[in-house]
Amino acid sequence: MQIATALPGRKRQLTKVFKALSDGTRQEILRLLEGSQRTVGEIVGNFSLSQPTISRHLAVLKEADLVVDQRQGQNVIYRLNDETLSASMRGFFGQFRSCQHSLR
Amino acid sequence: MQIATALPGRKRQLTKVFKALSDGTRQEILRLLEGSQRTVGEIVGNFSLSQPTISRHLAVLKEADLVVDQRQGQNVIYRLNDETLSASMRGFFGQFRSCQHSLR
DNA sequence: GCGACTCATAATCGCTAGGTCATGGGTTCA
DNA sequence: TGAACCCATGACCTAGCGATTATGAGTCGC
Repeated sequence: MQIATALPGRKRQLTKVFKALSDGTRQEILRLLEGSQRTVGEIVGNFSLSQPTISRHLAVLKEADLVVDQRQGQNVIYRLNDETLSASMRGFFGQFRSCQHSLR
Repeated sequence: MQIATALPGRKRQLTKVFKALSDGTRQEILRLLEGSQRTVGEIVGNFSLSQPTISRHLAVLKEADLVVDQRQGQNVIYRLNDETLSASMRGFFGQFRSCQHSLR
């Protein structure tokens, strides 16, 4: 049932999310995906970074559960995981009174 | 007045905030300070880390403008900077439709 | 099956981050 | 003034991060 590790697990997940968000390139990728889902190639085209570098960044975002990937033929399509985004926001910032005012 | 660098500055500031939040110890420190302001010594007492290490973490949080310090006699008191916390939350997560529902 | 295309992974490198101990600077009090 | 206290900073070490090039693994069309 995973009760004992439930809370620490939540914390670790939050830390993973913030680590993922702590890089400017990954923030940009999320913004890009907010527009619409995109293939890896399309994402690479928006940066002056190599394809493997972007691939690593995508792996970090995926590990944090911030994005979801889906193979479609030759391509791999990435899209936002809306659930994790809003859950992380509420989960962390909801702990602070000053933020609760801005949350519903 | 810092207008020209306002937007890139905002992004850099957000990245600094998330870098600060990407460490479990610093997250804990913020939670502690949400309870109430505390001296460095009191904060150190809540962790099994050396005083210099905590001092460094506090410096990172201060550099991100997430906390404010104030000398009081021998002690230095740290407290949350509520403004930065909520502004960062709104500034970043407000970019995503899935989060706008949770924001007011 | 073979080449071409798309993406992920391995190996490597330089830099940053987080930890330590030792020390310095500011403040209080006798 | 000087001892004691509180905190920050310097010097150092190790581990992890972000970047690269080179290569491997799926998938499609011929």
